[in-house]
Amino acid sequence: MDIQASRRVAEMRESLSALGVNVTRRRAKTLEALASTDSHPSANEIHAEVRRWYPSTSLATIYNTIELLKEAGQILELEFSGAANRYDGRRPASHPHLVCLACEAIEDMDDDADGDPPAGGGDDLARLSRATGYNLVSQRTDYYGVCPACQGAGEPAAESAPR
Amino acid sequence: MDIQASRRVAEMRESLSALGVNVTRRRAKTLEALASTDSHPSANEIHAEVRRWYPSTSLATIYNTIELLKEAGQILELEFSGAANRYDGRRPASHPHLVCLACEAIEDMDDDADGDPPAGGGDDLARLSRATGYNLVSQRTDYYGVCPACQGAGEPAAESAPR
DNA sequence: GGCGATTTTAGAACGGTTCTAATTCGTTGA
DNA sequence: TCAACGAATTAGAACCGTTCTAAAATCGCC
Repeated sequence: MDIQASRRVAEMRESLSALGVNVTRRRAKTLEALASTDSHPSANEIHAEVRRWYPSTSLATIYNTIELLKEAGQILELEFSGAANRYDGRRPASHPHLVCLACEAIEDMDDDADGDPPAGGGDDLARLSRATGYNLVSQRTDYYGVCPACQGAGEPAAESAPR
Repeated sequence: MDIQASRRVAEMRESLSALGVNVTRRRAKTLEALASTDSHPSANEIHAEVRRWYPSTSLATIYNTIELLKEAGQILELEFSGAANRYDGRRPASHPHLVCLACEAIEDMDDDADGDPPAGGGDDLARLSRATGYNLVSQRTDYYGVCPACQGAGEPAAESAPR
């Protein structure tokens, strides 16, 4: 676990403690799994990782911890209807993502790639709240396409199935 | 059905015919239901509407028609994990939406409300494809918050349950 | 070490979507 | 009018990710 990841784990730990919940060993491993990757894992993938250390861990525990992290504002949940939800534990504030339609990879869009997309912080939300009458609290932007690896290969580059 | 709606129905009809499928009466009603509202109905709601005319209609038929419309590029599907998907048959090109977290209402965001959000057409996608290496084909932007009606009431304004 | 509260587990339940096999419908050609 | 064929439709099962539930295990504190 690199230094960035440890820092995130510490932040998440503190936020959970502030919520009054214990950071048990399973929960700690869940935080680690989330902070140690930028692959935006699904609940199942996190489960598999935590199971490597605590094989009896139930999937319900993973969802439980994810729920707590959501309450603490320490995780970003990317919902999909046809596929499992994906989680970003590194950057809990909303930010644009690139989604590969072939291999289901999800990556953060570099800030330097976008020009006009709403990369701005809460200012936009405040201004749009005024303009729309909604009391806006969050935002989501995704770009869908085929990732470089999958363009090369005839079909999906990763092991997972297309959506 | 107003003139705008009839025009959309005609467009969808043509697109489906171009695909080589028959526009049966049930399908025609489905197109009408989609073109006649800006409430972004769910499959269930469309089903209820079509049933008013053809009571034996199965939900599978609705999904079938939606699938065909997707192939024809004549419908925008807004996926949600915890709730039913919602459909926009009026503006099949991707555009930003306002989602009420209390009553689940979804409305199109007026173009004049946004300043910098990616309301631009395919130009953005082309430019971002170049910048990211992805072959981008579509995009989604949602804003989440509480709609004006729900702000007034203590709780949800509409009849549906919160997510 | 014991006790009450919290956490965890396994599996059932849930809901939206998709699949399947059988039936119905529509059209075409005798 | 009818037969026959392909397309469309139906009802319900299957599916899958997520949530719920009740019981068991574990934790922190005295």
